[in-house]
Amino acid sequence: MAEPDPRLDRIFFALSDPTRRAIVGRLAGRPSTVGELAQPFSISAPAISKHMKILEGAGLIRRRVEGRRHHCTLDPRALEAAQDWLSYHRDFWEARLDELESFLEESDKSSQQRSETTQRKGSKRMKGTTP
Amino acid sequence: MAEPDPRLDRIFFALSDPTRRAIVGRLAGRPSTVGELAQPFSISAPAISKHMKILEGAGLIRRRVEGRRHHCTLDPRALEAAQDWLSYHRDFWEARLDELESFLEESDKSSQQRSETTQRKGSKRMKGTTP
DNA sequence: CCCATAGTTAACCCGTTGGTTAACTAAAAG
DNA sequence: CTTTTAGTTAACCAACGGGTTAACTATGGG
Repeated sequence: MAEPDPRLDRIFFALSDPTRRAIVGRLAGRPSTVGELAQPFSISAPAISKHMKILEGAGLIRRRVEGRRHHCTLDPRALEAAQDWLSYHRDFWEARLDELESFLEESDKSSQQRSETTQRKGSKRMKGTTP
Repeated sequence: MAEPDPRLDRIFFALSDPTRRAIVGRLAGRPSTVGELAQPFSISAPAISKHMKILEGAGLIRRRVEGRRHHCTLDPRALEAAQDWLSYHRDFWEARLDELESFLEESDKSSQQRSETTQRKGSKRMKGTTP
């Protein structure tokens, strides 16, 4: 239940780039060719080609070559895999929202204690041996 | 509804590394110090420190410095942000699962067509002018 | 005061990313 | 056959990621 899973590496990495997320976004609307997908971006065709390969390698998109056009579609199963990981870990933690609260309270307390401690240390030093 | 959002860049990127996902996994159980989190990994302390900074920069963890210990806790809101993005795009697409089916059918059809086309071209060439 | 502990910062190495331009393959159209 | 059009591959570059070791800060305990 916590195996490294390199597939998630690729999925999350693919989604960490804004251009690639935008491509997925356009693809969520309707299947498109690589050229159509590239149109709104002001980067070169080879750059798009690389992005597509990363998305494909992550299993996020599927490609159907038809003549000289490459038709692409989203494969929601990869998104689902990422979602499952997130759900698992978030749900796990949300069941302990009280702990986050107390954690934040402790943060306040400790910063108060910190200044008190500094004070105490200060007074000790005041009396202390000054070599 | 499709702004670049650099925060998602950092969240997804942070989650693209197996060590960092494992750290989040341990943190989903209970808050821990950096040292406790580092214990199961066979990498150096500075390496862990960098991972923590990336997770913190992505807003995935919060840190409370108490004496010389750094207590860390998960901030589920960052996970939620990632989940929201995924949900939005997946739901959008799942409403069109039929399109994925037809896409895959087309894949089969086009591979058949491809061989037919190749055949036709072949026969044309057979009759054609051979310089 | 001295030493161990918890953690970060600095400097460095090497592999990878994201972008470029140039050259290439392959299909469509003239 | 010639030229567009769609897209990829190759070679290159600056920047960055993940790891290291060495040095540093700062708290805690004898």
